[in-house]
Amino acid sequence: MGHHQLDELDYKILKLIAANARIPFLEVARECNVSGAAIHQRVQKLTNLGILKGSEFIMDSNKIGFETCAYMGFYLKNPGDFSHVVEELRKIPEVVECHFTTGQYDMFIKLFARNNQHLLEIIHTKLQPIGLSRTETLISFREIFRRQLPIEEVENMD
Amino acid sequence: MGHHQLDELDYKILKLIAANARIPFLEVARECNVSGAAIHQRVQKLTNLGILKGSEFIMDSNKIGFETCAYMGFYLKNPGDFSHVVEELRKIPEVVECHFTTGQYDMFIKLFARNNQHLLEIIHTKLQPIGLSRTETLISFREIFRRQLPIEEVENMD
DNA sequence: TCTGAAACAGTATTTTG
DNA sequence: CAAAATACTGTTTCAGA
Repeated sequence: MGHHQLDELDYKILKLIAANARIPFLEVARECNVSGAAIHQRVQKLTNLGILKGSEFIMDSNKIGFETCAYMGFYLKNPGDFSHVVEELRKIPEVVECHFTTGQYDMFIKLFARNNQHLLEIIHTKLQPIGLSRTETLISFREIFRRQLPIEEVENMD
Repeated sequence: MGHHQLDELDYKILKLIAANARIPFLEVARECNVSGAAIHQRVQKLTNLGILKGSEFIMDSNKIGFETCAYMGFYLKNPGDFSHVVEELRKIPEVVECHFTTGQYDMFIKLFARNNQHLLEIIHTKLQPIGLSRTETLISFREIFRRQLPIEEVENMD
């Protein structure tokens, strides 16, 4: 799947910067016992490979005014309308994740709203008009934890 | 809820650094027409307020060997066992999000696995023994998009 | 092809007002 | 919050393994 080109150093770098995007590369270099230039080159390589897709700050959603986090699964009224629906979902800033799924639903999204009232408003005025059917909403009462993917080197089959 | 103490500059800073954790603060400063020291102080303030909770690199899960992304909702066999279950879930590195929810389930988690076979393995050997009941699993066939919370200044009621 | 030492440009952070 | 000063980092270059 393309990840076997990564060696131990790559994984070590990923593990360090995944958990802290602002860690100085020189500090990463010291922990890995290589030069800063090496880290710089590796990070560039990982970016070029599409493994690193950018960085972001993690914010407390409640503290910036989004008290309600919800997940929604739904079917489409007109299957085959996928791409249109996706485009419409993209226009709704409160929708922060969008997945194609198998099983219970056609699609699955995560969204934030200022409060439960605002969530209902988004569902009624923005989501329903798109053409969804059999929607089910799940409200997260509290996010207990959230973290990065486990980064470990896997069996290298050279 | 505590977010009314933020002014326009705070929101502008948040918007810029949320989308790119490695943007130089001096560049943020230029875009905001303030000094670098101001940005530094604001970021520190936002961190102290708990609004900024760290930073991370975004990685392509497929490219580091996690081809399967799943969501699972479930009830607990012994309600009241919440904290024990949470502790057990924390020990499973593949579980990347954990929520208390209302409605369909007691809890809801997001997890990654190397492939579908690995997912089943995790469910059977790690999750089921914890004491979950009526689990439902939803497999994300593809993550279409993923982005940050919408950051906008809301009505200031000073 | 990859590494690491050196050099430069630029940034983070502190101090001061 | 701005300006200035210092210490440090990001990035490029280049020689060598």
